[in-house]
Amino acid sequence: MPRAGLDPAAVTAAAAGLADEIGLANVTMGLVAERLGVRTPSLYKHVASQADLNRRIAALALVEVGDALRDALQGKSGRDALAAAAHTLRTYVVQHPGRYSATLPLNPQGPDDPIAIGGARVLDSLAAVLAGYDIDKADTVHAMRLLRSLFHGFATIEAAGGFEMDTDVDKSFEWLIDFVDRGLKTEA
Amino acid sequence: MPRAGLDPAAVTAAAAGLADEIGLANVTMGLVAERLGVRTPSLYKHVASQADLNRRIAALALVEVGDALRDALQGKSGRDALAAAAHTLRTYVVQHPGRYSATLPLNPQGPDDPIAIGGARVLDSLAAVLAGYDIDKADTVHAMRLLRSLFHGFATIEAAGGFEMDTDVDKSFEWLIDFVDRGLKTEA
DNA sequence: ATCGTTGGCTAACGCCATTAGCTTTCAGCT
DNA sequence: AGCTGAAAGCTAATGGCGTTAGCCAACGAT
Repeated sequence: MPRAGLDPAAVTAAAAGLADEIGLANVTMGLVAERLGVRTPSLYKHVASQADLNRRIAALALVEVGDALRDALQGKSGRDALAAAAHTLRTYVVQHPGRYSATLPLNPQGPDDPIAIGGARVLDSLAAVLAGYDIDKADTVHAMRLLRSLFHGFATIEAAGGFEMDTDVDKSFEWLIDFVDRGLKTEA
Repeated sequence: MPRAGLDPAAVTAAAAGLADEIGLANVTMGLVAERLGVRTPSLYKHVASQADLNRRIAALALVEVGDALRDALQGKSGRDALAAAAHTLRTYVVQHPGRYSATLPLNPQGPDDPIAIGGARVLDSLAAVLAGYDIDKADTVHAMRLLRSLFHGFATIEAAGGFEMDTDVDKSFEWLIDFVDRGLKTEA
């Protein structure tokens, strides 16, 4: 019996892929093992539990989103940066709904938790977007929360199929970006 | 052995209460039964499955949110209506996080599904809020999606404990309402 | 070549959702 | 009041899933 050569990252990647395909809630240890050509208990040599695995998926998603944002925001500012961040986030959630949904119960266990680090990097990117607007220092936190809530909410509802189809969702998204852009510009 | 006098509504109410206390994901048929002073299999005389129970919880939550919104919006318009709706939604989610999270995988099974009906009533209330602003007819759908995404996202993140504590979340919420109000007013 | 570590396996436990089938209660009818 | 049939509760059993224990083979370092 040859070895499969697994490690935590491989298990996490397999589970993340599965989550995108069938939904995070339907990801079972047995299915992950099957995808890796391994028996279920073998997974426990690499991850501590299913909860641990979910947290690793969340950390992976946050890193990927953070990277994507960093790339997309290169050399952009103002409305361009806002639009780039918005599209990047939406695209990621649409393409990786399972991974992304793992990030919802955000409970970093400490400052060195990968989830906390990844989350902070995403927030840094949002802060970079806001830097392109003249926003009062005291209001930046509020504006950050605005962006987070709006993008997260939109993406979540869209991924859940919550928008009726008769009106174009893409158009709404553009309208929404414009709404925020204008609002942030007139923010003292 | 006397009868417990259960019905679908009682089972749903018990499960909803439990969900608010321990989180929807931790609600098990056994715990619901225990709370009702009944053995687990007895629940199946009133609900078809755990999935069915979750859908009933979602429908309950939507009805409750719809009622609360309707009450809160009585005789209000413009900024007052917007603020009332926002606070009502936020308060509900904070007080009933378990119930509310049951509404996330919105998949109404047909036009007569209680989930569809409840959801439509909530959307009607949001439409009523927008009626207080002069918004171009073609843009109302976009504005509806803005409100949904923003409120849903904010409430979800807050319920998950996603906002750091050093800056007041209440203040952010007020700032956010103001941001939307000003934006909607300058919307042609 | 060997040795300790590591990664895989089988077997087993316990919890949970769900079903089958029995018994008892109770509302409505006579 | 007595009867009767449907509905509500129960016990027992099944199958799936997460997880642990303990065994054995593979492999890198000496």
